[in-house]
Amino acid sequence: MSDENRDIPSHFNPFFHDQTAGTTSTGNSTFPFLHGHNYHSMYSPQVGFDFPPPNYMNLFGTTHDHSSHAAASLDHYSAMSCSSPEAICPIDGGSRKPSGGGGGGGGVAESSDQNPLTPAHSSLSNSSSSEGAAHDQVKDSGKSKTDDHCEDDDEKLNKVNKPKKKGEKRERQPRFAFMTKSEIDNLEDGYRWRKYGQKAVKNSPFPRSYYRCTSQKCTVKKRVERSYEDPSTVITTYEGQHNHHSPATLRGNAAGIFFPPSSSFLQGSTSSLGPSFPQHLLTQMLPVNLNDDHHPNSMYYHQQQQQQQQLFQLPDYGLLQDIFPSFTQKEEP
DNA sequence: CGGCTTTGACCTGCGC
DNA sequence: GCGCAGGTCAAAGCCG
Repeated sequence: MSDENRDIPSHFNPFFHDQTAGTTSTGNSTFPFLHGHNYHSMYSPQVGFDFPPPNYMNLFGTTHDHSSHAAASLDHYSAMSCSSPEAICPIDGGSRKPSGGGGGGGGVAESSDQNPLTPAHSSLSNSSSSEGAAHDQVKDSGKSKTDDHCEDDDEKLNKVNKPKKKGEKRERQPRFAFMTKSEIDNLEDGYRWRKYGQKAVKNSPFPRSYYRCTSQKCTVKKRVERSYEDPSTVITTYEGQHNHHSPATLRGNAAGIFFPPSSSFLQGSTSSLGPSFPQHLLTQMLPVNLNDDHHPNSMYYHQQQQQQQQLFQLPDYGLLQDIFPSFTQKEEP
């Protein structure tokens, strides 16, 4: 299995987990995405969320049963609209290679080598982030294009080719990915998304869709793809933080609880591993024998993965909470 | 008519 | 340098 997994292209393994995180486990998080039994009391089904927790997958599709404390909630969720996060993990989109495999992870360049939190905070705290800049560039590009219809193809090419300076790289914002068992690709999360692209994914019969938050000045993106190993599993990757309330919230919907504006982000808080550190989540997300170097979640394995892909970093759970402020910890009885 | 999706072209970055 | 693959753009079309 491990050998198989090692061959899995990185883009099918959006989750990364490090032993440092995986070895800590106390308390019980109330992360709505993962703990349906908690989320149930927090979120209204009408929001459209459905994130039953009992079974989650690691990044390689292995289902782990946490029915001991959550199985009962499955039935609840089966009546709900869409999917269930099988796992969630922050992905550092910033400082490492783009999703590796053979490809280049696309036109997205790496960010600095800083803590993934740092660029994210700074970039969000002022709208001149590189991501925002990229966004502006896109707008500018589009604008100038419409303004100058009669430009020749060379000009067109220049516009498509972003006018960024040599050596200037676009920053990636922190990313979170989770797997959901769902027939629906695009999960309802309370925000409005505009699809801006779709690509065939190597080694997968399922295309990957690219969405962008429709809110102005909001640079949050998400990628949705279906696992080639388990077609019933949808891999959703969020990139960036919303700088606005969800439309659903404004309508009195509870969806905003899931993705409220990242206030601490905007304030530049580092909010590292504090009391709210959802350590239970760590084990929820990434159980496994970390000493088993044949296991995808093992130390050895991830060392290899990191070497190979340099994509996923230690999950920063302060960041997690920044992105999902409703992400809290509660003590285990 | 505005907002959204579709889709082909193009860009970037990486490995060989 | 070339080819590949991921990511993005933007025109065209669809839909309410």
